[in-house]
Amino acid sequence: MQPENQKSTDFCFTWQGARASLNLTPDFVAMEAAVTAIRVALPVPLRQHFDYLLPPELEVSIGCRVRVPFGKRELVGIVWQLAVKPDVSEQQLKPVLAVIDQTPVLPALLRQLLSFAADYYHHPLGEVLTAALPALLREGRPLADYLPRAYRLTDSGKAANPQSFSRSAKQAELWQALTTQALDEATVKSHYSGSALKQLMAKELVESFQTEIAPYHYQGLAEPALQLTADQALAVTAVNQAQGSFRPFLLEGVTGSGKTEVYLQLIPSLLELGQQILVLLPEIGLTPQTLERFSKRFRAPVLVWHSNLSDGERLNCWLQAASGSAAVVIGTRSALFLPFRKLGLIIIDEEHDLSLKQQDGFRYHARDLAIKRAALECCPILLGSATPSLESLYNCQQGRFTKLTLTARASGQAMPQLELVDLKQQVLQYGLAAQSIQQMQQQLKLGKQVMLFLNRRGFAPALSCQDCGWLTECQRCSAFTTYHKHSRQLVCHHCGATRAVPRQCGGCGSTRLAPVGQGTEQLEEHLSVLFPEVPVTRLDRDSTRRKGAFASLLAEIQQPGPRLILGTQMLAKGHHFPFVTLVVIVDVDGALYSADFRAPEQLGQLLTQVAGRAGRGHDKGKVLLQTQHPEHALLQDIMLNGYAAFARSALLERQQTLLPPCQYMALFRAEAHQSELCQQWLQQVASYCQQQPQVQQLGPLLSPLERRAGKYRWQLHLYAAQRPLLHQLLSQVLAEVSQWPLSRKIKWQLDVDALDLS
DNA sequence: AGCACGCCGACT
DNA sequence: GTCGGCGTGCTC
Repeated sequence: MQPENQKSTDFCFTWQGARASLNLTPDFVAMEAAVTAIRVALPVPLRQHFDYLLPPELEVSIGCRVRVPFGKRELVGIVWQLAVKPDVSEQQLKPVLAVIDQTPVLPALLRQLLSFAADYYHHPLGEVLTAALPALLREGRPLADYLPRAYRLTDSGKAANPQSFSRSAKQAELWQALTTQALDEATVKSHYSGSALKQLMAKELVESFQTEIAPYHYQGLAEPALQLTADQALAVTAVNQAQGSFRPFLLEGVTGSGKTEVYLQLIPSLLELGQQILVLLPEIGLTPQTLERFSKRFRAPVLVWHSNLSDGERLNCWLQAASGSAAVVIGTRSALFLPFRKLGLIIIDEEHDLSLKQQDGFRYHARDLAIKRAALECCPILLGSATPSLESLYNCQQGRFTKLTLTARASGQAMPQLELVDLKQQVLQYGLAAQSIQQMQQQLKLGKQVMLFLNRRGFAPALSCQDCGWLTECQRCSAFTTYHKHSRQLVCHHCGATRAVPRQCGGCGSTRLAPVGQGTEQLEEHLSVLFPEVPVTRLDRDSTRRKGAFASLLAEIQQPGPRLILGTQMLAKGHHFPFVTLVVIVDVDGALYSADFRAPEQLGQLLTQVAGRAGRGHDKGKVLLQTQHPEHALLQDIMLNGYAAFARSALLERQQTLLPPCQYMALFRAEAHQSELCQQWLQQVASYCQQQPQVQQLGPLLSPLERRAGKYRWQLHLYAAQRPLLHQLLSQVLAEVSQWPLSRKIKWQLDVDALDLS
């Protein structure tokens, strides 16, 4: 253990050091060592341990909540270790105030997972804990307060004379019901009367008692399973054979190949055994449709978990996972930390999706931690995607994952045909090539739907002065402000700042301001000019902001008949558009020449995912890629060979250029109003890291978006061939960093396995 | 992160 | 004279 608080007292020493320098006798050491404390994980963002004395009258086990004094306040923490040699002198230890739980709220396995996560991401345990515990449990009320209660007659209630309720029909009715059986709160409220209950309880005729949440009881399939293709059947068998042991699988299957049916058919045999299944999805938008498919199939409770749940709903799901009454939980990232009673399988759908990695605070990757969890649980884990991440493909290559492939679309339908549309030397009409318009026309005439993908919301990416070329910029970011015509505002998509559209150029005062470039809002306007007869549905963050808007727009799309569907990123993810036969990707060029080494991979995934939206109904689909660079190797590769081959060559390139996933990486970020402070601080980190020549450095560099919300942003990349080497260095440098005065003047963070380099 | 302490500017 | 600005330090 490192001495962490040297300046706090002159007499501070390490235990090893004490023996050496003071030459203590063995007896004295034994006496001193007898001072033990308990180590408590506290919800504070500090990379330190906090130890407390346990008063002799209190008893506690690991994983239970305790109330402790902390500075001038009181906190609820989790007992992490018993009988530790404290980091600090005995006098500095304060006693635990109260023990909240008799049985642990965090079982051993989950504590192991959280400890691992805190170590791996070099993030304070307290914050990791905060991410994993429902808010209500962090407040410190006893668990019993939240457990379901039921109501029964007291002895005097049983002896009561029915005549005595003659003046209250409601009370009589409830009393009558309670003579045969106890009732839970929900039943009383829905079938009887809550106020009658209150009155009976006041008369001490009825009492409440705590009930257990019972494990679920599986009652078989609610609908027949679909007939599997040969590929699907192989995948199901492979994963089933791994039951009860840790084994990671990657299920690569093109859109429409029936990955979900594979997931569904893995579940019954686990339900027979009373085990639980966790299904992780990248975002909330996908939970309703997945929930529907899962809960329709099984006569067993299927629950959801996502960030839109209320605290109460969240705790309920948590309790049901813990008690085993939830059979399947479908959730986003943090569902990974639910305290399942017996987890039998983890499924991660769209495992390549970047939103599986948390992008602020505790920057964990749900996929990677889920693999750790599966290892701890000794259960198989299945990662599914039409466009697997290079990380997972690399793991397959290294023999760490078993790869399962679904080659054909389950419906037997052909994959959509990809076609490049060369925009060079073309007169475009509203950003669309004549060829695109003509094909759109053709499909619409046939009564089909056409989807247009444009990854830029708003009306135009900027306003420009037609006299001097001045562009509207955000005052706090190094970025242009998007023109939103409908709301008559300029919006910065990086910091969210909005302002009114200026009448005059900020450079020369001219009033001739015009939008440059095209966003979804503009394209929508143009489409209704080009195709006045055809309804247009726009799906982007602006059009779906209103609660329920997303669902109603999706419902619109599910209706047959000609329609233009237009949208951003949002369209790429997992939704089913049965009548779309043509997809037009309006502008693929943005990502072709990016500085981010992951940009090609992400573009490849996006193109393939968007293309997968075409022709999922009965008709064969077609995809048009509009580009100024039809000769670009990346586009050619995807066009001719498909994602799998593209990914193979991309992975080879990463191997040659020593980049992740073939190397381990971590990224330090620094942010401050003064650019130099960031650079200086990162330089300090870099200098310290030089002691480990096996770890390569890149930077300090200005981030691609160099100023955001008024702050300058820098980064330092670290790469290493061996993970332990990198992580040891990170631990060392973090111990230093906390002592640098400069660390207080800037905002800094460490991002292990960073995905977003912006 | 909170919360306190501490030392300088405009105000009931 | 004080209210309150945010720099600095500390939390077992």
